[in-house]
Amino acid sequence: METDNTVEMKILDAAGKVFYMKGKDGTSMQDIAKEAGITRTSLNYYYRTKDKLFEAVFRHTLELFVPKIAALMQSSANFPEYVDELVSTIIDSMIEYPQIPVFVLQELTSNPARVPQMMSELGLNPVLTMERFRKEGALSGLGMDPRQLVLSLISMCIFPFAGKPMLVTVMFGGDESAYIAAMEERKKLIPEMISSMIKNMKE
Amino acid sequence: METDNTVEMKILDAAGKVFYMKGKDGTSMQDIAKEAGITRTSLNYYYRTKDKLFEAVFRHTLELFVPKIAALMQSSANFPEYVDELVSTIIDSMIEYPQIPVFVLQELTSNPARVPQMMSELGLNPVLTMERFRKEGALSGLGMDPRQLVLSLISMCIFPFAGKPMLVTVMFGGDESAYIAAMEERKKLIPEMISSMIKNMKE
DNA sequence: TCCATTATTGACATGTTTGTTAAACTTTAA
DNA sequence: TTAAAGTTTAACAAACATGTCAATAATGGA
Repeated sequence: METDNTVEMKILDAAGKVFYMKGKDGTSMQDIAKEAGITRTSLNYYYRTKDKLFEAVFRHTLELFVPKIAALMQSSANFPEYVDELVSTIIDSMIEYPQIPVFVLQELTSNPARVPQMMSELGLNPVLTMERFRKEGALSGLGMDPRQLVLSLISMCIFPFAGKPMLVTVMFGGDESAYIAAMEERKKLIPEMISSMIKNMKE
Repeated sequence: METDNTVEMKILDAAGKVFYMKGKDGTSMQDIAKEAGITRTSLNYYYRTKDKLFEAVFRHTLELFVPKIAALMQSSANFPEYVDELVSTIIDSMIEYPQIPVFVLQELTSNPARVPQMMSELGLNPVLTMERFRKEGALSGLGMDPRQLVLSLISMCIFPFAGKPMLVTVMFGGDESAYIAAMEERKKLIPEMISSMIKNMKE
């Protein structure tokens, strides 16, 4: 395995898929081994316990998008630009890896401390971001706690993916491509909605 | 058990608590029996299988708030009033029963069809609600698909509860009562935000 | 009181999951 | 070529979960 780690990758992919569909506890090592096309004993050779495997998969999942978001903090110049990029990055990530929200929320309940800790390990610091913009005056005179605004932004971006199976059914008549189109549309809409809120709620 | 069903209640409460904390698959019948203070065999007497018990708990959970929301459809007169009541009802329910969102999202992944079906059994029909207001002209001239608005509203109400453990840590410095206060505040804020969006995004 | 229904219990059979071990096989690089 | 490291495998033991059964106990109405 020196130069190439294709087996590890195959395992992480397979485990991610199965964990996502059946949940951590609903998944057996056998399920994962089968999905990866190896024996369970072999799987145990690479990851001695299920817990270690889950931890690796979880970290791997966060790495798919947390660094992208952390990077925005340096790149973007002003508040509207930042919002635009943040929203697009989040939504694109969710469209590409729809398993992320459920994965994170699931782990959040059984292990509340790990998610924030891992995010900070990956370079994300939401409080710092907010501080930066507060100091630049982007939110000055806003008639509400800026956290409420950020919370609303994140909610509008992520919840539609967490609840995807239900939303496709009850709001889009089972038409998945209509759902995806709506999510694409939200990349433009959410920044507009946020900007409306700011305009209308200054003092 | 003729007249009184205190044991069933004790079981439903205990099961709800344990299912919420450890998830459906992470929970054993033994865990639930212990939490309810009865033997596992006795638990099996009331609910022959774990699946049946989970189904009962899930229905019981939805009954805590879906009927309240369904009832609003008849009661409220105009759109702003409806939004006010809807937001307050959702947020109050979530504060009282914080396990609801995770519970529902969890079930949604493993059993996508059941949630919408059960909601409709309990009298909730989101499409009808939207139709009603569209016909009343409350959203006429809105520069976007009304579903995007409704989706944003629901997201802003529910997501902060789904992600509670993380938000308390990263946004409220671990202070749970500050978090709750912020959620109370949102009962007033969200309708204002929605109204801002409508004002600013007409054509 | 006594019978029938309802409730509780311990013991059981069955199947699943987990992590380990020791042996066999493969690769690599000296 | 050979030895060391890396990889795969079948078989094993231990723990746990599930659902059932027959026996026992409690309850409540005739």
